[in-house]
Amino acid sequence: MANATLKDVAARAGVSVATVSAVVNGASWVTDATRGRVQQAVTALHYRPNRVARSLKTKQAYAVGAIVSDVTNPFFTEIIRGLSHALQETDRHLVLCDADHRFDLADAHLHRLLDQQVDGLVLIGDSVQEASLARHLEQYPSVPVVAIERDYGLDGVSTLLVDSEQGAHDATAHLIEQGYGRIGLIAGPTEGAGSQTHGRATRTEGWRRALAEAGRPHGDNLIARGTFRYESGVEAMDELLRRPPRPDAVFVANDMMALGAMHALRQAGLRIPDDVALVGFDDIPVSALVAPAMSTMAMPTRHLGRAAHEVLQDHLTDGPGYVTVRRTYRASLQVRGSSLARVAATE
Amino acid sequence: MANATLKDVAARAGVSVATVSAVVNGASWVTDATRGRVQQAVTALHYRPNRVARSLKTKQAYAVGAIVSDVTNPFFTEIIRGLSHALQETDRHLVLCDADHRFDLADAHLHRLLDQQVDGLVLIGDSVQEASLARHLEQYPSVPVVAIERDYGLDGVSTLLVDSEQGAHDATAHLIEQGYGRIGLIAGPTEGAGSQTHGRATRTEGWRRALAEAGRPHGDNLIARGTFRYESGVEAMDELLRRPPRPDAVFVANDMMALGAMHALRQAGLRIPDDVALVGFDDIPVSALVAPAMSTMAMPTRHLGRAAHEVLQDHLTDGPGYVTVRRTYRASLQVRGSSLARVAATE
DNA sequence: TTGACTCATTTAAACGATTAACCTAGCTTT
DNA sequence: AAAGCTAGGTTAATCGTTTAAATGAGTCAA
Repeated sequence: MANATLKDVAARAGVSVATVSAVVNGASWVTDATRGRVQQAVTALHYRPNRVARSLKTKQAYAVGAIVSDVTNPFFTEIIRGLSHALQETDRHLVLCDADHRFDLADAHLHRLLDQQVDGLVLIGDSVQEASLARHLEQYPSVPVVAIERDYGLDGVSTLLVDSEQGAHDATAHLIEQGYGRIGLIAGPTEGAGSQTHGRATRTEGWRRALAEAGRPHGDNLIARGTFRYESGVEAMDELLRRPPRPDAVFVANDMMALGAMHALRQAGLRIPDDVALVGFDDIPVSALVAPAMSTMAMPTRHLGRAAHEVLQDHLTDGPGYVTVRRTYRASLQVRGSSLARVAATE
Repeated sequence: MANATLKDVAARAGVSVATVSAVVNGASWVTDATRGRVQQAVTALHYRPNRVARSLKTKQAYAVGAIVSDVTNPFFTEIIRGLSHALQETDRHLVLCDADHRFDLADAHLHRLLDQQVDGLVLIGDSVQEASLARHLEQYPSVPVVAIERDYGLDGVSTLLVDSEQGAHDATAHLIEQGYGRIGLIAGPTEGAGSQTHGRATRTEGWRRALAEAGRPHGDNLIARGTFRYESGVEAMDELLRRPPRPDAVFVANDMMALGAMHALRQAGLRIPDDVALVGFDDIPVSALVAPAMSTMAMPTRHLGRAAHEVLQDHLTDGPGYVTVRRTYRASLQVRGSSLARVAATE
């Protein structure tokens, strides 16, 4: 026999469907006697409300969608975990889409998600393009959107960011404190003007500010660029090594590249941190596992997931006319082996 | 203005809702003329069918649920990616739940997912308990379930496994070939009798078989046990080192522990692979990044995700009375630095 | 006794699709 | 010319809820 419906329960309890619905939804006006009969019927028939029917009537999807640029990125999976747990508590589903770094895929997902299947949307990382999002937002103005670690220049989108400038500054200042003198930078792709950052200060800025404050060199010849991937970290480090005088420390804009840099240094026969110290950004789990362990800037990842849900929740209860937020979190320095204090001996 | 419904489109095109529905669903009997008028109205009103209403009527959820024991595990995220892509193509959603290694959470998720919200279920890793699954299966016999890398002893559940015995055998045989003589094992938690394996041959068996075939020692004193986590790998390796004669190679049942073992060896001042060679299992991305790179058994991860969807798809089209499958995939050896051929010099 | 008010419950109309069953010309067929 | 088809629709029931409005039985003040 198929699943029991409200009707079945009503019949068994000898009441109307409205009463059963009331009991199920915890309305207060039902007599204890009837409530008892209904509950008995409910358990006897193993009744569970049909969420789809409920959704149709209430126009709530009881689900939020998430589009992530790369599910295999450990930084993002922590966020997903946070989201998943928060949603679980409010009895909502998480509909997850992996864009695999492809904008066309992300767009398709966006399209599908918005077919009134979700109450809200979380965009994690650089998953969907701004134009694409703008277009859809126009058609579904009622669906709140919160973006994590990606700054769309759209109002109507709440934004959760980590303060890259500050983080980069802290990381670089730490290297200075530890006694390093000439501090290089491995940066991400063409920061600054791109739509990615939308005028917000970048990691490059933070690095530069720290060095300027300390009166240290911070010219472009100390900078190499990568694509945030491991291999590009290797190449960038190699390039830095080819430009004497070589730095005795390097701040790397993310951990994946930092690991690549570590590899390059090892290949070049240089010791870490004795010859060249390293600080990364993101605190992905591997960073603690390599030898020497990588110093890095930890993101409030799990918290970002929860926060995303909280913001969404607020937007949903506030209804249309909710006011978007923009929050900036601070990354915190994790000191590990790769940036141990320089010992006296200057080569 | 809210989203247009079938009715609105029908009114604008001057036809009945049934006709519009037919056009939208690509029925063939509609005249080209009317079809044109309808399509015009559809685009004019930006009509998109309400999937919830459709679901209610057709009793299909157009979604599959997945419960994963740990979203942050890179091995699982690859599977999720595969699933996500496959689902995208059949216009279904992925509802993802992270159990965070907690059975109570997994159970709650299972409960919620089955409230007629999904067409099928994918269980990834050791997420839900057998008893829990059995109980729910009884109540929702129509929802097909496929389990990945976890062998429930339940019929009605399709199972996708990787051949652990064979993989362990290959890894161990490889070490023998490379010239190593005394080969240890770091195994997972109490394999064998547990519900986890359900009588299927384990990694320990594979290790033992390879050594037996080669006439090498394979006693219990060569075995240490861990919990599949990094720290336990460190401890297990330490323990192995405390039991002379020490092995000159170790097969480790998963990569996380292998990385831990690598750390322990380094602490002990031993070189890899010169003093002790290592082969892991899983081929998580980090394994290629550490130095020396970790040899390991690669899983057909992405393929598992796709396969899970294919099996589910088959079950769905076959309707009730579908026949469950059980497939075993083979892990393939990735030779890297940690198991380079032993050079002549025997200490 | 009669309204006016509660209180506990029922009735019935939605929500937005799908789909079986019915309708109506216009053409064959016999 | 009557019956039978077919192509091209339309009508209306239905999926399982929620919920505003209606109902009916007490209670109580006037």
